[in-house]
Amino acid sequence: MGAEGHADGTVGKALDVLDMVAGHDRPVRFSDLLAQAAYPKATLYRLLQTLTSQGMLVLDPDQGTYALGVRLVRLAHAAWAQSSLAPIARPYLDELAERTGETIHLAQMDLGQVLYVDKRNAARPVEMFAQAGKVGPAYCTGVGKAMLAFMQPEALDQALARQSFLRHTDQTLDTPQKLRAELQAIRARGHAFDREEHEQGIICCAVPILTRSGRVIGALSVTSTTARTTLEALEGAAGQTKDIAAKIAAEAESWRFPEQT
Amino acid sequence: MGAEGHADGTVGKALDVLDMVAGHDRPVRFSDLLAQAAYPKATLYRLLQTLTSQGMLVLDPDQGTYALGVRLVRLAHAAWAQSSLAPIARPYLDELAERTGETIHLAQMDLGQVLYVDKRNAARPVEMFAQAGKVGPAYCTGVGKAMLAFMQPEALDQALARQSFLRHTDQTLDTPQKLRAELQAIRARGHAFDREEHEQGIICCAVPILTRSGRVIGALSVTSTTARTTLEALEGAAGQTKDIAAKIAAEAESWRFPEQT
DNA sequence: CCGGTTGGTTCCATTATTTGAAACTTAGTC
DNA sequence: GACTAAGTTTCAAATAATGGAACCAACCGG
Repeated sequence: MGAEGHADGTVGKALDVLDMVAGHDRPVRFSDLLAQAAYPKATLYRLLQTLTSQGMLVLDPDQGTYALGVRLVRLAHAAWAQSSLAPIARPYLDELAERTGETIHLAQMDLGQVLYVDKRNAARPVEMFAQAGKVGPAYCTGVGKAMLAFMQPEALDQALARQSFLRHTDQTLDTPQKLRAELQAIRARGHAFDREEHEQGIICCAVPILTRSGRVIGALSVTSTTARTTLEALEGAAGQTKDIAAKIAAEAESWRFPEQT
Repeated sequence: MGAEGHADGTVGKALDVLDMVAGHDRPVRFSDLLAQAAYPKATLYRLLQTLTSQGMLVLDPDQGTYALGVRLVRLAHAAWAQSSLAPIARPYLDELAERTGETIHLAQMDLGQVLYVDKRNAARPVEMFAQAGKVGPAYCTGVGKAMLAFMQPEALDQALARQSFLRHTDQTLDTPQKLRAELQAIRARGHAFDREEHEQGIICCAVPILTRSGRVIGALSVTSTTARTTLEALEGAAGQTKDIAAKIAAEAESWRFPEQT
């Protein structure tokens, strides 16, 4: 992992460091970060100091390790409630999960990556934050392609530039060209398929969540396995998935309005 | 709210802006932020731009409003799992809730404020993220005082400087002097009480969660109402609460170790 | 007890970034 | 069509970030 890169300005670098700390799943020592980071010792040191004094990181003085700070948890609460579609979409996901009996994913685009913000698993009820927060590639997942297909040209270019195009399975679309062709088909069709492009045996049918003005704000997918069903069967649910997506979009838009100053 | 202030460097300012956006619970327009912020137009503008291009904020181009970005949600996921005591403490909270039959809070200190990271309510099982993320004052809550009492002098000074000392009820300790005296008693006793200092009728008994080296990493409280029980009765649970706190601390410490580079 | 490492912190002159008043664009309004 | 509000851009001055190198403190192995 690592290899961030796109850091404009000091803020960008600081956030980059933040991501780096977040990347490890345990508290990290200064030297670990130094080894991984592209910044010189003193710079990294001051960055860490700033972030720590800001409460974004916590320095464990006993061991000299850095971990993500509680301020992030607080921000997260707000982010969850405000930015993500999850709170709005929750009841609709429940509905869709019940109607299809399959696994449902709600995702949003995060700088070229797919961020799963909520999930329903036919069987066990969600454990919200454990499931959400996962990130995945855009170019080889149903939700990712559904979102890419409806992005603005410049945003799409940016996003494509961030794809690795690693070949996960035989079906993976492993070049921008193949992907662009597929995206066109998706735009025409209105929904995307995952033909075991990410994981062998896993298929899905995904639809974008679009505002009235046509902006993508997320995607919804119905996922299953080749053992259980077929793409054609999943496509049968595309209609109702689109309906649900439309409802979520509508609510998301009305939610953003009121603003009585 | 608002009135942040302590912003060293550009990064501090950027994070300040982030908090500002998080403070509103709906997407905010540029001008709203401008009115609230201490920064000149152009500066705020560029800060917002940076944060947006970094994915920490999202600009809704239809309406020109800013909202917290998904990158934050991703970071939050990591922060939750890594920094907060919540995942470690979960089973212990369950245990304590069951044994006491009262409401349990798990909190951590966030720059002088108390951040509730998890909660058990005898009746309904937790809805994790909805409950957590709430912040409260430190000077007039059980968990707050329990943590303050065991902080290092300098950290304590910093934290006290951030308290408002607003008088919420007749019992509220409304000066640093009164609070310092109380903190000494808490240190001696090993646990803190909330004698209806924050909300009328709400009482609690709280204990700090300390590392072996004596650093505070959080606090645990058993909360109830004057209608249901008394402080004395709650104090009866102090022993087992301390045991639980010790277990959480131990696990938190061992968790932070391994680090085979 | 000492010279050598490793891991972390601080200095400080140089450099690059941020700053913010003011000018400029839009897009509404009357 | 002038007037206003909201957002965006410019540019020289000011400030903050930079990073090489020096420094400090533990911790070795001898």
